[in-house]
Amino acid sequence: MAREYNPKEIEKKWQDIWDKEEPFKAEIDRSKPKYYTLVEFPYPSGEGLHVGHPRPYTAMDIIARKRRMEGYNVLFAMGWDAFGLPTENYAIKNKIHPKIVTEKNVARFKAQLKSLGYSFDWSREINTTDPEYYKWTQWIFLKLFEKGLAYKAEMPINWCTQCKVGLANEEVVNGVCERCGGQVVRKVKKQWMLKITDYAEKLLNDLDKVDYTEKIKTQQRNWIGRSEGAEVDFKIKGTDECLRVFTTRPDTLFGATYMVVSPEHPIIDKYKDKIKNYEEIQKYKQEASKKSDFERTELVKEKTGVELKGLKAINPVSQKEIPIWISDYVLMSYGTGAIMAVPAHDERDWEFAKKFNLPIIEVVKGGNVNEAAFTDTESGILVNSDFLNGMEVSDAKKKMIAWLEEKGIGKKKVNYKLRDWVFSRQRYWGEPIPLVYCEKCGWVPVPESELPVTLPDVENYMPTDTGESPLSNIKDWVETTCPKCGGKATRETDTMPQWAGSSWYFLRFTDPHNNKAFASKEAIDYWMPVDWYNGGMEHTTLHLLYSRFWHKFLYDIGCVSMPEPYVKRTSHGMILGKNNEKMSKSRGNVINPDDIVNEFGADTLRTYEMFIGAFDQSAPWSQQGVKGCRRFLDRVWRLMDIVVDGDSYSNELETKMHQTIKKVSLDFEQMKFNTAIAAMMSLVNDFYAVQKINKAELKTFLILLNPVAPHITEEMWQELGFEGRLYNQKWPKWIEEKTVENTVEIAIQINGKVRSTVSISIDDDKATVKEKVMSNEVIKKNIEGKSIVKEIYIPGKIYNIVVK
RNA sequence: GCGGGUGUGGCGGAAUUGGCAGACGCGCUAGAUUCAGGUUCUAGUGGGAAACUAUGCAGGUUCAAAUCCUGUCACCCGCACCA
Repeated sequence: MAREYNPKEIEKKWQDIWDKEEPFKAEIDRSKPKYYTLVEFPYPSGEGLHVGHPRPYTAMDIIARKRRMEGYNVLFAMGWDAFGLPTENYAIKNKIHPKIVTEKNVARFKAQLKSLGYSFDWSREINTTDPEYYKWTQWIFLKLFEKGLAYKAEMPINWCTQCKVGLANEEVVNGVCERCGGQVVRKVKKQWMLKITDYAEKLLNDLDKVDYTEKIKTQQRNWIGRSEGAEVDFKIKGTDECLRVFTTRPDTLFGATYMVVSPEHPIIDKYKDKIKNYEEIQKYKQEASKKSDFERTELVKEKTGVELKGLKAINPVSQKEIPIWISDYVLMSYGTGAIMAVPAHDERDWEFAKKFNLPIIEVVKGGNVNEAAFTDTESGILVNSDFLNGMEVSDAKKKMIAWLEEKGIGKKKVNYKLRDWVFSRQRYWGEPIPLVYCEKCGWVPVPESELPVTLPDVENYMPTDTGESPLSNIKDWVETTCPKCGGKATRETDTMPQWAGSSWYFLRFTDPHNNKAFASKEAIDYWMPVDWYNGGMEHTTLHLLYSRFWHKFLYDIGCVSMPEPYVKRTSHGMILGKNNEKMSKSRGNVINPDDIVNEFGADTLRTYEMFIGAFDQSAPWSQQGVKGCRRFLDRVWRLMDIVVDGDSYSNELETKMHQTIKKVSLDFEQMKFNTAIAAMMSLVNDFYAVQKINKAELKTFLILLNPVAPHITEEMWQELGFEGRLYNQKWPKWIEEKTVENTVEIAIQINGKVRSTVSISIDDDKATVKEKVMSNEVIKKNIEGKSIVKEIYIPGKIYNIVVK
């Protein structure tokens, strides 16, 4: 009898051996093909690891371990995305420096991850808060600044009243702060912005070049939100000015019966004197400014607005005079902040026109514009539109654009929903933006030789009530000299958002200790691009887009040699609490992976997380399910009691062995870990059914299971006296012909209903099978006295007899 | 509202170039081992006494449908007045 399976003991043992022997250390080796597997590096929160973390990590660890056994040189590394609000908030509350908090959290996370036996190359560990790391984050920012892709703009930003910090649009979820749930209002601030919109087209088009799941591509496309249309200038009556609008329906220009501008539109102040109801307008503006974008666009169902009395526009095609309104359903941040309203063919305009009694002119036939807006763009013939009459919508669009361009009052235009990236945070715990402001020279970059601009040590990192960064209180840090003229200058006190460090970390992994460049050309050329990147659905818009943007920029300036950073991107589902609800502290349903490791072992946790369900779908946690996986590993362990000699697969198990190798190999590639494990469980059941397993079979089995449960398999390998280490064995191959059983049982159906089964040889031809079928007693009885209409034989599957 | 997804035993889930629905695991039932067992082993386990009947619901195509088509309901996720 073998000793008892004791995961506590053997897991620690092997983790120590891996630390010492460093088998997962990745070095450039041109004799092998490289493979770069990547998981999202975590934010080391104070709560420690969550059971959600090991799901993607184990999945990619399986891929990494399998790839190594297939002969690849694998890069798989881990690090810490450690800047961020929770750490800073904790630091403020407990009066501990965020650096100390971070160190503590990282130590905890690292110990937890180590206890799970991942094959990370720990010598490549990185930390975004390390000055040696953020030096290069700052360096990339300066390159962006140099190329004019970073600029400061006065922006109405989302202001979280609780965190006292500006948020990007994307960080506002349902009108509240994504992090703290606090109320978000609009506030105007000077912000550093990154011109991601310059890359909108490339970010969109290059999605065709990469292997992301369709779901992910769709989300990226939606977020970029490309729409084609035209810009059209409307003359403002009695002035030389034009009001420019963006429209996707230039064909409906004859139906434009009024215009609407956003409350922030500059035209209002410009023609202050002409507007007769200026006070009323001011009042409306003030109310609108109190609302967040969310409230303006979400909560207010009923359209509101005020006419700009005294101002009129001229419809450029009909020459008719039309009124101009302001309304908060028009956003300054999209298009030109002004629209032409075609109530007959736009639902929002139609609603607005009905409410304020504005004229509705039908210009596309097909609906009843008194009842509802007719918005079909596929079909429909133009009417009431002079030179467009009788044309199809699509032709009319082209014709109108040509006409506008000829007259010089409009042009074809592509717009994107994607907006520039608000890159400033008024916070302490982030990368300082490496710029100084000089009265004479303006914004001047800190010279490369002086990077990194480090965070000063301070007593107090409380945010200021004015919305300035805590850094602004530190005089001797803020006051500096201008690198250009040597005069007095002040440092930028805003810091970068958390997205910054994670926008290029995958590049740093290729060469993490380089102090001459963010990574050497050699390392980048060898390791990049990332072959397989798995992460959460919650990061498939922002992080993925931002990091693709930075990478494309680095490509354009010649720092990397491929336009896309990730060849393949997949995503995992969430792990939920018992009752299918999100795990959260407030619900009290959080499972701590440490407890599972302590009670059952890391291999059990890993196996369970992979067995829990389809990888890309969310799945509820079940303590019973964990037990089942432990039971499986116990059974695997006890295989040592029934092992016999043999250096090739036994006759009775040969087919099953080849089937399992095939199933596991292919399922791992498709991230169908649950069915791969099921196949291995089934194989183990067979070993017990025949009450023996020979060494050849056991070797193969241990290799197959090793990526999932690396400790127990490695221990058994050693215990059984097999040569070398399991982790550098070769991945087994299957022989296709040997995956097929010689004899199979097929179903016999009468009129599509299974009546009996029959055993046939795989080589039997139809006639032979028919003979066997027809001599079956049950079938004989069933077709007695009936006439056979048709017989269908699907080789090796089914024999169906249609009778009357 | 738009986009994407999911509905299968008591539970997690398998099976989709249409071909024996319920693999694998949990739970449950019975028996064996055990001083004992939250251990292990053996057998059984969708419903129904049975004919039969079962993949959210209603139709359709087919020799054959969880899988294809039409309609419909429910839930989840993302986006949300983007002109």
